[in-house]
Amino acid sequence: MKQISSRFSVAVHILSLIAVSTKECTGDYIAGSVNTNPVIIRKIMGNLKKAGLVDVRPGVGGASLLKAPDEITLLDVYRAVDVVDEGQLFHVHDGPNPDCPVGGSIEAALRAEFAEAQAAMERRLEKTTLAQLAMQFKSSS
Amino acid sequence: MKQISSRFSVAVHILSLIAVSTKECTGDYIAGSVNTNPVIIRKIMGNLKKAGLVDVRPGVGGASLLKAPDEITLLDVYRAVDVVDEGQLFHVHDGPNPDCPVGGSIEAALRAEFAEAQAAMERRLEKTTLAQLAMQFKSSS
DNA sequence: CTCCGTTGTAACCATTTTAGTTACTTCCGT
DNA sequence: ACGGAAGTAACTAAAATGGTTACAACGGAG
Repeated sequence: MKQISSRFSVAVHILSLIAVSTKECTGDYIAGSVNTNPVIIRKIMGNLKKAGLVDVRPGVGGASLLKAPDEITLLDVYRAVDVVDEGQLFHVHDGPNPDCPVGGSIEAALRAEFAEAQAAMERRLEKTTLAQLAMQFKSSS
Repeated sequence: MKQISSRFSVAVHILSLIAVSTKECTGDYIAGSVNTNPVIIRKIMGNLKKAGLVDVRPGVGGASLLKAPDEITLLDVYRAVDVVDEGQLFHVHDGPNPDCPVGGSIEAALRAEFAEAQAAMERRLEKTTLAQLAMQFKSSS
């Protein structure tokens, strides 16, 4: 039973670290906190950069946020790391028999339902900002 | 980028077929409508049976519903086929560095957020019944 | 201007999961 | 008892993930 890639949670970790930490946030430093390989971090940083969430340049160490922590939602991160395609969280079996009353029309009906369920989840992600998460880290450190 | 198993959509297909069809619903007949292997159908039927949604016995052909179509929600099916573990839709990376302000507390915070997002999706699935879907098939056939 | 640390990528591997398939056993009504 | 149907184990092929090594490209400090 498969799960949504941990790229998402790692990305949130990265952004939180940049938001909270006073040190220089190099890929290797972040990798140490996340406990993974630096290349994994670089790949995800690439996603975050492409989405305009962070500034990171080759050669120079230390990433920084491009938006205020209270303007970055979990949905922004989720979209940035591209862990779930638009409307494709659920896999609808394809090629049902069109000669069958059910087979002919179930696909469209299911896609509509599933898209709504997925949208409900994404709306919930949109409600939480990086700032809200970061608050919890600071107070407990 | 991985999706939720098509077992879910196939299961909905199966139940819809049983609800709508007047014929005997044998595994092979269903497999023809879904366009897959009969064994796949049998496995999923096993899940549905375990969940108390359908009656199917070895030896005798033809499955039947154990609950009214308007009392079976998509959430019931989703749980029956066990495509997503309880609160585990998202994969939270494990083993973050506890000596880091973020690493120490991000795991719990993320799990809470993700559990809520997942719950939002599941609540949406709960709102649609098999009867609502079946209506669409009948009218278009 | 030349190092050296850092980022950007490509290539590759091990593991896990899924869907599908074959084969065989168990069950039941005719 | 026979035949059709469900139950199940075992295996395969394909895809995705996380991880790893290796190397090129970049930029600031000396």
